[in-house]
Amino acid sequence: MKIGEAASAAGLTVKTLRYYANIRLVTPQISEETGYRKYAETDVAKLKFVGTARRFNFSIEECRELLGLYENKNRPSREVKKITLNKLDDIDAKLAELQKLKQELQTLANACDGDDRPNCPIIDGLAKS
Amino acid sequence: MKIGEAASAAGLTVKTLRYYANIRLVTPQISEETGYRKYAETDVAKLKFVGTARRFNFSIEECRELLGLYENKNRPSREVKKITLNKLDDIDAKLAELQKLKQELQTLANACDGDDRPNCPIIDGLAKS
DNA sequence: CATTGACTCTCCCCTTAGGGGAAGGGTTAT
DNA sequence: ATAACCCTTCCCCTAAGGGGAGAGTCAATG
Repeated sequence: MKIGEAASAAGLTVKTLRYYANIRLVTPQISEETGYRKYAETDVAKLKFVGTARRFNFSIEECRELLGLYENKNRPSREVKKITLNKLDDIDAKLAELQKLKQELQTLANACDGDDRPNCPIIDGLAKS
Repeated sequence: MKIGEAASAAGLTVKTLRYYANIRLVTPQISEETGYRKYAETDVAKLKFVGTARRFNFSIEECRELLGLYENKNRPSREVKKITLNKLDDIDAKLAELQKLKQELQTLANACDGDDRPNCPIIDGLAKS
């Protein structure tokens, strides 16, 4: 099938499919006469796989690795789990950072009256130190 | 003072100060003879302010806005608080997204044995749908 | 048969917030 | 004089595509 059909079948954009083809992540065949990309069903399955992995915050390079394991029917599931646990660690780190930020920002916001007057603990908090 | 000194006084890099000068966020004077940037104490204060705001996840454009309020001694604190509450909403949204992601990824990871065998619920989870 | 509209191609610039490094000029210390 | 730093501008690089121009292709209709 052509790229537009493959894109909507995979729930991605045409631009994304071209990008993935350029970086050799999911490589369709190329029609000899027209130069059009031709996607097989297995390509669409890979695209869906990558799309889902991307939604799980895996980077393109991690997706490339996962796709290799997806295609390798002799993979040790240990490798997949390792990548996943690393991603969970990333997420935990980001959660901790955001929670701390939220805490501090909330404290500043609570101290600010938010009225017409210029006195502002938020500005003061950003300015000091 | 010259850029290097200002950078270490503000806890930022020389590259960052040049960038901020280029985008007219913090604009030092320029020495006529040498072409060197010359930072005043008030510039360093602004740089510190921006540095802190950046650490609080404010974008450059938000910093520009906050800096305007920081310099405006007649600002209504309402405006500062509005920007801050918006940022808190951003953070909450990101937290919710990450927590959902973590939950789903954790469920997949828990189901995976992580051994030598190829059977892998994580791969299956990414592939299905 | 020709045209029209929808699709496809490549190529290039744009995004955030700077980092890395080259090439060239200035100042100071040995 | 020469080395060791400091400063300048200029250009390319990042992640993951988005937007759009200009040109070729395909299917259906008048």
